[in-house]
Amino acid sequence: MLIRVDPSDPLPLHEQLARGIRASIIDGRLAGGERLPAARDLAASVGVNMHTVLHAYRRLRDEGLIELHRGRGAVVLVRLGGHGALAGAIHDLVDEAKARDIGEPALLALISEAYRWAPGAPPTGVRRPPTTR
Amino acid sequence: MLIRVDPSDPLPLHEQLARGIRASIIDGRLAGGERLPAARDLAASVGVNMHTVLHAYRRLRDEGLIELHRGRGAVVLVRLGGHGALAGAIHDLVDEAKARDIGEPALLALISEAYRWAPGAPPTGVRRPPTTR
DNA sequence: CGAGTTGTGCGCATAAAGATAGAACAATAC
DNA sequence: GTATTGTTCTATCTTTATGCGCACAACTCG
Repeated sequence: MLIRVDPSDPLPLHEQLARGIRASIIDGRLAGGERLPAARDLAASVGVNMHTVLHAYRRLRDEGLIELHRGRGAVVLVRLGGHGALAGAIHDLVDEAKARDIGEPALLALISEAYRWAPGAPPTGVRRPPTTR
Repeated sequence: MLIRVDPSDPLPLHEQLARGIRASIIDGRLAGGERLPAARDLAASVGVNMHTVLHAYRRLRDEGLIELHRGRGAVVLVRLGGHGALAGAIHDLVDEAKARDIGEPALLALISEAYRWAPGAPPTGVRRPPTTR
């Protein structure tokens, strides 16, 4: 868990934290079942407030990447065939977008648009398994 | 150009405008080369400030969807084989994500992450053709 | 050219978000 | 039981975002 944050970065601290952890989870540096450091600890080691870390944790929970429990801490979810299966498709799409010189904000906007049109599961908001709260 | 905005919507007005126009461009209701209404006009017809409309226009320009020039107005870019070709891939990805019960914020986060890793064109920021400024 | 059009820049007021702090609390693990 | 750890609540402060009004500069077109 080597994470650094840059207060001068326009990106919010909690988002920087979330990114770092998210990246570690996706590429496997953090295995499923593994436990993240306690919010207080990570906060102290990184030099931010505990609430800021918890903000990031909560975000990752809402994204379905980790589990969060009182007294138990934050644990990386296993998600068999979950994000892993999507990774390929995402990678291809990003390559395609870059080849066409489409910037990140544009791509995100297009996808966000597509998400709103397409029929399917969550019409709005985020899905939180009842066991998580 | 039938666009409505809802001030009670938590989404910023300029974002609501950008979405409406973006959607029209992507699905072809607004053809390449077509000109958008002058910011003042659209602002008046929708009931917001001119700057709010221009904010949306500027965003769409940064996304590479339109061109913006003083005295000339906002014109939809043609982008042959541009976004159109991506549409399929995006649609598939969104379907896949919804099937796996992955919410929009989570999907966007994953893609944003992938964008940062992958090698390719714009490392950061946005691409603006010199002719546009 | 000259008048009309249209986006741009500057400044300002208010709202929202970000970050921190402290305290008390409720599950959980040992 | 005790220590741990996320949760909830209140509060304060700073920064950023949002939206607006006015004057300006570049462009178009007759």
